[in-house]
Amino acid sequence: MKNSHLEMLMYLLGKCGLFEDIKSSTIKISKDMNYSQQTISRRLREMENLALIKRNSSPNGITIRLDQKGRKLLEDDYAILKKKFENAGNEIEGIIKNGIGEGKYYMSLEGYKKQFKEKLGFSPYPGTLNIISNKEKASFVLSKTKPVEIRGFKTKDRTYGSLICYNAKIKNISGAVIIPERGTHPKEIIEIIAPVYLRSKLHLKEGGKLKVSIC
Amino acid sequence: MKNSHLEMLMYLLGKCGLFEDIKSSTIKISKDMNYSQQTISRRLREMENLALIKRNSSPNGITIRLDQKGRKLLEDDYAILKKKFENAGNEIEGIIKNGIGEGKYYMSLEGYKKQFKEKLGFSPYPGTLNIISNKEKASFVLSKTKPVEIRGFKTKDRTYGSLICYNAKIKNISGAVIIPERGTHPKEIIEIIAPVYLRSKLHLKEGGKLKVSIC
DNA sequence: ATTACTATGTTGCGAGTAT
DNA sequence: TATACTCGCAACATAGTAA
Repeated sequence: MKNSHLEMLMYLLGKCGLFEDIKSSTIKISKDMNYSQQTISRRLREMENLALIKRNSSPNGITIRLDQKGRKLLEDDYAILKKKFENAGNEIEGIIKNGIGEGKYYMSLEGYKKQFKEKLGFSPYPGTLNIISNKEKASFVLSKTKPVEIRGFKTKDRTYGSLICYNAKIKNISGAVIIPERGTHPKEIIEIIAPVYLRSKLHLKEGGKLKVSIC
Repeated sequence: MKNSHLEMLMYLLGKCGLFEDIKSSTIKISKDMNYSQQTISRRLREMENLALIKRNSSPNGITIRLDQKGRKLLEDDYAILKKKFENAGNEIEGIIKNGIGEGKYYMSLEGYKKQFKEKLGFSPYPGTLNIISNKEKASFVLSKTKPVEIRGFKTKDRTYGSLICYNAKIKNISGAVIIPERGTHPKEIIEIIAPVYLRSKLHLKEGGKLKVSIC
């Protein structure tokens, strides 16, 4: 099976199901999949020969359903995807980094403080813990969770933007990841807040690894 | 993207993960996937251009990891597969059929009766309810559950084979699906047993639909 | 309408090879 | 050893058409 047919199986699965048939036509499918009617016709015949699908064609359409091997193939792929996506889990891992978190500054602003207490359920220690993590993995993990929005505000001097927060556990301490809302996507440096001074409470030092569970 | 690349993405996902890199070579991959080294090289370069993967090649190998779009594509497919496979659920639906269930005969044999009580937790009413169902769907649903085996036995006259049972709920009644162990795979007709006479208890009649939950 | 055949055009595979 | 180029040819997709 050189030209994998997986694409077609996925299409069919989406249209019908694991066991039901789909009543369609090679023309309809060709439009959906962006191949010619002839190609769809031929491929379906090939797939029937390979026992990937069951097929019943007539001058007024075609009825298709998955066959044994087609289902097996999809199931195997599902198993791989499931394993990888589920294991990706809800943890962000990173290396502790000293230095200038922007968050530290925010922590002390009255305009945010009240919202922290209200929406996150705690008053943050005035400072942030910063970790350097895989930006893409962090985006992925965070995207699975509903964010808590801390609204921005204005003073006569300047405007303060919104903050996007995610409830998190650091070891056993409930805290949050905060991301200044500019482009929404987290940067490599992730800032963590908590009701206590994490660094001393958890005996953390620069360069050490830390896992944060988003919840 | 005509020639879908999905196959390669699945391969890479299996080898590395959603965010980690894989250190490999086009030759290794070509052996795994049954394409030539040249084809793998070319395809990886194409996929890099399409932002499906990130790639770093050098005279001593190639480092690959998934990129944004590649992950998205896999995630979308995962969503479809998940929906379909999870919804396939644990129910077998069928049409009630009168007539000669082989099971009815077994129910009254002493060699089985004791085991039913022991292993299924009830003494079956001496008779079976038969439904005609989608054989493949039934196989699939049953395959997800651990069967209970009722051992066969011998009398001086003949040998009685094993029975494969699956705990099941019929409406609110706890019963079981039983399958004589010949080829292991269920036939179109599925036999159901329960501690009570289901047909009268549930007011069932031939031709009606019935759902059985495997548990 | 359809499906699916035949003939033609195009893509993409892989052997050889340069780096 | 690698990767990645060129290029001949096989495999594939599509147009036209028959049933």
